[in-house]
Amino acid sequence: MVLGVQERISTKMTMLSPQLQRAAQFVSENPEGVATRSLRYVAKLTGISPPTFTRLASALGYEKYEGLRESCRDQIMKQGLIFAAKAKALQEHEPHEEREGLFVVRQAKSTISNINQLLKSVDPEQIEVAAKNLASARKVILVGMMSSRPFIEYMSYMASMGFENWHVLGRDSRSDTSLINGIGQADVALVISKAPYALRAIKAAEQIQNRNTFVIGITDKMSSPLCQYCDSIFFVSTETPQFFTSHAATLVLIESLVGLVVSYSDDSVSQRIASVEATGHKIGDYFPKS
Amino acid sequence: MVLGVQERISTKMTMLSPQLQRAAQFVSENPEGVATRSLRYVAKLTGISPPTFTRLASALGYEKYEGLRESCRDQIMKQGLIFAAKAKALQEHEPHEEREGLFVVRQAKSTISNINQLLKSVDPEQIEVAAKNLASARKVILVGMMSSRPFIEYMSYMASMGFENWHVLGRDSRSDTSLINGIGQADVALVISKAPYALRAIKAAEQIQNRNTFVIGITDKMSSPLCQYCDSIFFVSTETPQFFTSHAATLVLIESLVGLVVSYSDDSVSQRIASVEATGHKIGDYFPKS
DNA sequence: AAACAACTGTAACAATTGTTGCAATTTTAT
DNA sequence: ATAAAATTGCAACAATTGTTACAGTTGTTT
Repeated sequence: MVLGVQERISTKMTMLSPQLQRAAQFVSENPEGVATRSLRYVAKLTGISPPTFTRLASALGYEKYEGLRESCRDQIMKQGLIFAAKAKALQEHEPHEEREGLFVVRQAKSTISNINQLLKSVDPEQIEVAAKNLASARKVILVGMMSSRPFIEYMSYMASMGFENWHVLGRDSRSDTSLINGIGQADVALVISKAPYALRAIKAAEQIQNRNTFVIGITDKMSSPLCQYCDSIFFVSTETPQFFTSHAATLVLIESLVGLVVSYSDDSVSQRIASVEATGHKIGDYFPKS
Repeated sequence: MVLGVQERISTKMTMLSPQLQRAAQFVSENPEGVATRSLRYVAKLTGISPPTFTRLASALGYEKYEGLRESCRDQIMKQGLIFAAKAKALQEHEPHEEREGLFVVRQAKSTISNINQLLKSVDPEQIEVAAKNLASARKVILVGMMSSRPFIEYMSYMASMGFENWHVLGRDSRSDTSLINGIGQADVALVISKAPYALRAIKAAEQIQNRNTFVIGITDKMSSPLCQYCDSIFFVSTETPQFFTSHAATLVLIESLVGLVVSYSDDSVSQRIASVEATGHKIGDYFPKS
């Protein structure tokens, strides 16, 4: 078995010379620094001479300094994998052997992995910022065509329970022009587009951004044409074992966003949501409670 | 404000040359590699020439390649911190600590658990039977109101690429009556309804079943009023830590069903799907390929 | 068809890297 | 107290790094 940096340092720390100990301590506390910057850089940073680090490497049993650095790389990579392992554990919660090759199971598995990828890549702060923007916007314009359309509609439906300033683009062309003409800096747009990218969605994003409106994008690849017109962009993977792509990860992102927006709004919103449902009951939209 | 690597890449990706795009994609997918290894190393690894990476750096607005690398360092440092928080949030899988952890993570967690529950509770044979029914039906009627509506539309969109006999109920009341009047034993209906149950969806299910049409239902609880009018019913959980319910598990079921239906159909369907996209390109629905 | 611009890899480059010999210094043993 | 051993930094080194000029190639425009 190959030893990690931390193990090597901790076992040999006491037999090291004073200066080597200082260096070792730094390495143990800043493995990312060692992995990412040059020897001379950390030498200057710590005030320890460059050769000391070379000597530390050999004192810890590495052939060259590069070996120590490789160990540091491993360590920071492993840190990242802790999460992946947790996610895997959740995934293999336990569908039985017999179900292994089933269609639904495969679909579910890829969906879960898509969601995990979303978790890995997404910056929580970015989501919060986006949600705050949506919450404080004068108007919110939702854009999505083709396969993305239903998810825009879903978002609109959820939002309609709490807000009245969320609009969907593309319901009819007459209101669209007035909608786009009426927007400005105070507004925010949210655009969803996945490959193959609907031209109208991309064009709409372009026009909206040209009016200095903040554009939030949700897409599937870096190479997406949507990227260039967005002030804030989220990537969700859509891989599936089958012919169609999956929008499940998108759904998670959307539900999180709307949930956050509601939480950033004042209590009147929650009350409004409650009253919307009550109204629905009165006019007979909903089935009487049992 | 200083832009991160991902932002820079996503905004400029489309204006980059093919080779620069390849390099950009690698950087965006392996920021740790860029941060920890040398330029020549990643060049050899990717098979892209060293100067391309230097050029990528300046194309992204960095003065030198080191600037790009610095950005990558920042990203993995930040992600590392985020990761730690995410891992922590996932570890606390106790319900009474619901308030802790990031919003997205909680949402994702409950979504994954909903999907797992779907896997546990669902009968694979039942799905197959349902899919076979849908595949062999003369007409398929899709029913869903309120929050379920977008998912019916999504299903309709997916199906429209391969079939022409799938219809959505409730687009306008005139065609609805003729649609319901025209159905019979050879047809199949699929109804989605979650609490609070839309009266119109339930009534529609009732009417359809009265005409001896096979009804497939997707709902959230055993006590759902939809159950009594269905010949085949699926249960999906919609629990979330937040105010709204989640439809992610429903989406997995839907995507599986449609996928299965396509797989049960003959090859002409796949060809049709391909040709639908080709047509879309010709009439300019989609963004030209890069 | 010719001229043009844009793209990309090769090769030479200057700068920077990690390493090592050596001398100054400190510590330890006698 | 003195010699031996160990520690440490300086400076020169070879290797490797990132960069750039140049040339071959491509695709576009006129």
